[in-house]
Amino acid sequence: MLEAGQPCAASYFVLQGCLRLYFVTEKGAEQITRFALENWWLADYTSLLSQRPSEFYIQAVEPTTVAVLSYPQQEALLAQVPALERYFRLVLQRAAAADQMRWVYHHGQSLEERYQQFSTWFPGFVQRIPQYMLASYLGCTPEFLSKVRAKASAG
Amino acid sequence: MLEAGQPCAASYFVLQGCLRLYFVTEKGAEQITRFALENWWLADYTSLLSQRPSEFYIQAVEPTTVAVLSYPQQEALLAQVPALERYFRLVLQRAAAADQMRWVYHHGQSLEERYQQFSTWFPGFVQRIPQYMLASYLGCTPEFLSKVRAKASAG
DNA sequence: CGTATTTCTTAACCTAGGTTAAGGAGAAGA
DNA sequence: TCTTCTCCTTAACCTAGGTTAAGAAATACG
Repeated sequence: MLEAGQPCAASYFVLQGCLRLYFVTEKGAEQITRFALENWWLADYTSLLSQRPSEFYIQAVEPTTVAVLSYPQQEALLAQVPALERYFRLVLQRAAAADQMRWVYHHGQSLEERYQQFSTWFPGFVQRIPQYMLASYLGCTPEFLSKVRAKASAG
Repeated sequence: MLEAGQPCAASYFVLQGCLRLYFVTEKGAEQITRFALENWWLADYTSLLSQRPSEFYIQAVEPTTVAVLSYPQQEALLAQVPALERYFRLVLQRAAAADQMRWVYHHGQSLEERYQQFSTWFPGFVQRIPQYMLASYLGCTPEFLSKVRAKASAG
């Protein structure tokens, strides 16, 4: 859907399924920065705005239906229907809020706490994705997540 | 300007000076999530939108002049001048882009690399703030930053 | 100026999480 | 049913960065 090295062509709106946005570190590890579930928008805004090569990959985690809105299409749409500016502003405002809280959870808690919280808040989602993706999203290796889970279910 | 525990009353636009947005971890450490320099907006969007108590603090790092736009004022302004929806959308789009890249730099590089990059890109800013704030922003202790700097200037 | 307070550095020791490696377990296909 | 892949787990050992503590250097202040 998007490969690092190419410019990000569009914003994606998930109708059904799940996308992941990730990048690859110098050491070759995949770092998932965000998932997009139903009714969320996903894009690499840096690349979308500049049309320079992206650092990110976007891939489906499961069979997924998306609406694709290219940046020129978006501009044209907004020129025709200025009322949508408000809609996109509100979408971005909510995304900004979510990003700020993500930073708090990620940098304010240990991995164990992050895992506990995430699996309490999104029990269904934890079932829905492979564990190595959850590890990548939470910011650890699959091995370490496995240890945390073993500890959590023991006591 | 904003204290954790109170709702975030407004967005702040920095006319001159520098603000910092930070939160306090369970262990009592301050974590700076963002600085706002001249011409940047700063707010806790989670709290601004919900009017629930904030997790964040906003403080001036140096003598600073800001424009204050409360959320009701913003709504009123946008109702009067709908063309400004576009302006705020673009501001948020740029902020989203910056946040995504921040995640890449923060989680894709070691602390040493992060420090090198930051001081190459923003040499003036590194002079402008105390080092314990830079450490907090880069995500380490002042002690460790000190070690990295010693190493960097040696070889 | 000199004193006080805040910031920065150094160094010894410690811990959360990473790495490597090997084996187990479920699904998918022949 | 046997094989093959992909995923998950366990365990031994390792490292980036944290903690504690103490002094050095700035900076502010009387």
